[in-house]
Amino acid sequence: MFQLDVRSRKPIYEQLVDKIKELIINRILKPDEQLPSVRMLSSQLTVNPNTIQRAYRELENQGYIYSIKGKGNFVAAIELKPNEQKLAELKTDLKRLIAEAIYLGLTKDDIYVLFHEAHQQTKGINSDDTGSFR
Amino acid sequence: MFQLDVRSRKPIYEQLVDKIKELIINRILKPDEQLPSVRMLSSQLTVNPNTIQRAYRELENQGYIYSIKGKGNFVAAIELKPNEQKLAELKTDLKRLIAEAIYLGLTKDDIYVLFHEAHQQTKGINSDDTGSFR
Amino acid sequence: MFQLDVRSRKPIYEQLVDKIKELIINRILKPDEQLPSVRMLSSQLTVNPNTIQRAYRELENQGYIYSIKGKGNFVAAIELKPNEQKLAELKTDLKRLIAEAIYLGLTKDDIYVLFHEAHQQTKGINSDDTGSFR
Amino acid sequence: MFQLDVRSRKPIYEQLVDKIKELIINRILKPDEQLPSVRMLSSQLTVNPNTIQRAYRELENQGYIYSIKGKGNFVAAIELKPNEQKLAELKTDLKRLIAEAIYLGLTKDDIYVLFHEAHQQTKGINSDDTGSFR
DNA sequence: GTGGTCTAGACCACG
DNA sequence: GTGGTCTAGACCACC
Repeated sequence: MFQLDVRSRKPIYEQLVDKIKELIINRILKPDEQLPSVRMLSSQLTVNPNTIQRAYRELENQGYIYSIKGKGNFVAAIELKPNEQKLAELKTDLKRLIAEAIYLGLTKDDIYVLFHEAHQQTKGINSDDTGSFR
Repeated sequence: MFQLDVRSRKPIYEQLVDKIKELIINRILKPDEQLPSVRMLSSQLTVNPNTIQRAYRELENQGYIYSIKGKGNFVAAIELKPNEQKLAELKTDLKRLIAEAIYLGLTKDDIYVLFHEAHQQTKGINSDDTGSFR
Repeated sequence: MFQLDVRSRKPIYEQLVDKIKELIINRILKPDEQLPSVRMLSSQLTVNPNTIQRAYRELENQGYIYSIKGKGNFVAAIELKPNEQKLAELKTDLKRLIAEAIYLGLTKDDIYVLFHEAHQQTKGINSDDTGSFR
Repeated sequence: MFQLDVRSRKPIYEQLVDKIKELIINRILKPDEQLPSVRMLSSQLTVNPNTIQRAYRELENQGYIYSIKGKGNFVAAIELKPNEQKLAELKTDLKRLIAEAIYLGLTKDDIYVLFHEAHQQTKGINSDDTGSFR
């Protein structure tokens, strides 16, 4: 299911968070769908259950999944009122990254392509946004 | 010169790397300009000299500065042929971040603004890109 | 009758306990009134009968309901001499919560409103307290 | 320093969070003051370092402390713009608790005393709130 | 020295 | 069987 790099500087639980977040954002995991149980993922990835648990907990804190004791972990529905604070943080990060990329040769066409691809991936969540980019 | 946030979860040396990188990208520090010495920065920022040293070493590894023993650290000239591999990596990161931001409500106008702002900052390094974004 | 949130981190049986307790406190369920049977509630809420049973047992332990074998569960009469110990515990909790809320910006007007609303809900059980709060 | 109840239903790390939060709210621990190190608290309380770590992490997530790798954990300054969402949640909890307390005999004088005491503890954070309660 | 991550394995609470 | 908590002890990153 996933590919983890245990030698990476990035903690395993963070890698997990990112991978699962991606699956949720790209609608591969759908709202209210059940995630693999802590123990199952643990044995599949040969990673300690605690590490999986921690990743799930982080995802819950960030609002991407919810967990029911004795039942399992499930994908959360999208919030209709998106978190403004989080979005603002993301924008700051994006700007920094874009500036660095421009320095390395990124063009406006590149960013157009990236946005378009990302938008396709998310399967048009924001319907008012399906128009042409330009 | 800089403003460091000791409370941030991001290591101080990484903050330094990012800040200096930004100054270089935005042409505030120009090619072959000398950077402040480790000791000076260390006392100015009340930061351990080791931490400064580490930041400079990291910047050197990434190709943003070069150091001359006994003289100091200097801003590297822009590579006209930017590292394609790095740009590719950046694009991957960007795409991931953009997808997440769209999930949280980012619109095409938002990304337009971000690109525009970032482009202004870099002071039109890439002349083929000074036209209007739209 | 109730609205349960299966996604909540609070166990379902506890949610049930709180809801029913609220109905009793607010006199919607009157003393000696019969509660819905375990089976009925179970099928209505599509919740495991064990869970309902557990909630009722908990309510009985706390003195809010009593059960008669073969007949059902019933709302207990109000104790005119309320449990002083419980009240003392509640006060401790309240004080802690109020302090935290003040730290986050709670004003005396806020607490006035809260008390007033809570008082309205209880429909003036304690007659010496029906006057204006201020 | 603290007294923990290992037999309690409430997790140890949560007990720790509550205790430390209380010390911060009541200004016994002052902003930027260093908390005992994970290892020290761990041995003092004969609790596993991981459990302490988890409590500190939770406090950081809630904004009560901040941690610097290699340095320690420190009390965070109060946010000038308090978290409205958190306050709203607290109010809901408060209302429920107050209603229950009224049911058990709480009077408006009682709540007055509680608010007053809590306000004293917090050492008058909100200066516009030092007037008489009534 | 400090915090941060991870494993191995245990026990409890919940449904 | 599920998630949640905890211990024992290890290793790494940072300053």
